[in-house]
Amino acid sequence: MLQIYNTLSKEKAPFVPLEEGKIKMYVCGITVYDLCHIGHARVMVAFDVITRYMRSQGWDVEYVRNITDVDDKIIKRAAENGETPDSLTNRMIAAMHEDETKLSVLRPDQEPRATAHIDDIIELVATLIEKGFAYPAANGDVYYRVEKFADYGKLTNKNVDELRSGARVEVETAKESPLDFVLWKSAKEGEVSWESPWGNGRPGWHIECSAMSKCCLGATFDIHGGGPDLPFPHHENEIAQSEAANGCTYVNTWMHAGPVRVNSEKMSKSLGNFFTIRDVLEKYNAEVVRFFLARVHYRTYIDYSEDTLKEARVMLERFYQALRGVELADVAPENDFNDRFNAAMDDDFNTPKAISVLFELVNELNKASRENSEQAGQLAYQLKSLGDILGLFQQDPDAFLKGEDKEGELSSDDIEKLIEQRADAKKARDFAESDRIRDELAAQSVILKDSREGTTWFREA
RNA sequence: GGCGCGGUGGCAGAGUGGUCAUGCAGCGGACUGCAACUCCGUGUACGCCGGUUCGAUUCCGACCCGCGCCUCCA
Repeated sequence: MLQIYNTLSKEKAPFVPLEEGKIKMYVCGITVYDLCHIGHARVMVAFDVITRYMRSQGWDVEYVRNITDVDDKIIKRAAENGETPDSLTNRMIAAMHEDETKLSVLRPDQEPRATAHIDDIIELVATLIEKGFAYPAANGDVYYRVEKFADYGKLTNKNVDELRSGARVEVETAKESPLDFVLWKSAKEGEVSWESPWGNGRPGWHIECSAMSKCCLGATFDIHGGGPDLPFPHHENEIAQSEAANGCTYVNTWMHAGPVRVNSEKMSKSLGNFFTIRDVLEKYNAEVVRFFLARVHYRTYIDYSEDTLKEARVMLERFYQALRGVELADVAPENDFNDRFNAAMDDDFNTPKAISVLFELVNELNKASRENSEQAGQLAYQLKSLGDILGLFQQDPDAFLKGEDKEGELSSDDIEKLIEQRADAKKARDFAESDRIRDELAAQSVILKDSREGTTWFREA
């Protein structure tokens, strides 16, 4: 039985969907004012693995991940670039999709854009005003009346009194209380805006998710996910908005991915240790990056460094070495690997444990390969099938291990030629020459492996 | 200050009230012309101090240390 850790209850609990066999999941997506970074990648991969696993168990998953395409940062960046917000966001969305594809992240079933749901947002704001949970202020903004919502703070254990006393003194005086947050922002001269009962403006960040999730999944749904810094205030505010407006539970299970650190420090622009997915993919194979993200439990922090990426590469090599040269069967053998893999995943998507089961499978596979057992093909098939649930091991092993030819490095053709020369030297028992060639290749990170069938090679991390 | 998370062998990283995580690295062996790949073997690990227990790394309490959120941020 699948157990999931719920940020709301702070404990793992058996997962029971609202509707049998069907899972409705909403994950907070990206504000598309810039390229996605490695922290975004973590959330994408985490919920991709979660979705893949649930589907593999026969659940019908409706996965919605929004795109925030109106916001202060977008307006500012577009102005700096001398382009329209639309032009900026469309470019960034395209870039995001490219990054995801490289990381083998499956596209969500729906990717609602905030700007396509302005009517839903206005309707929701109107409902909140009607019910007394929101008010239009003198400056043209509409605010949420936080102290009116009795459950405010239940997700992150915040206490309204403490929040109030800890609140910064704001210059903004249109609010009734410093805790109130904006639902609708009146437009400044020349900004993108939409007409509303409260004048021209645009939606606040939090209300977008309440409106889009309701539109795509209904007033109550099973899982709401997001990054590590979203519980407060974003998700707390979503709960306040949706539960006040709809009069029912918003979300049953809240899931939050852990943070990415860089060399043990928080990743941030001010520290200058910010990596976009593109930066990372220039240095590392995309599947290595995915493996790096999947090999740690989704809720714990993960450290991005040369060492941790290199280690991911070495681990992944072991899988592909095992798969290399084995002819896949079309059926898995009788063993308990599937059950153990699923048991690990059922325990709050414990991918590190699931991967450890896969390493045990690799050991069996390697033994079977050595013995030329027909089990090898079946084990390889099983490994690839289970790997698919994690979005791993689907490349051609030979292609993965050889890597791509890069400028300034030996090409595959050069390598094959040197291997032929070495074979001739070996035939002539000129081991000095054959070792010289092997050393020459090793100096370029090309490692040779001799076997009865001939010599294969791979590029070392 | 409030809320939350964590401290596991050289490193990464799961987990458990009493036999094994797993991977990398190391060491010994097999294979090999020598290697690599692979296989076999190999590690007195669980922050500190108390308590509960026949027995605690695992439960409870205190303490020390680290981290995240409390402001836009995945």
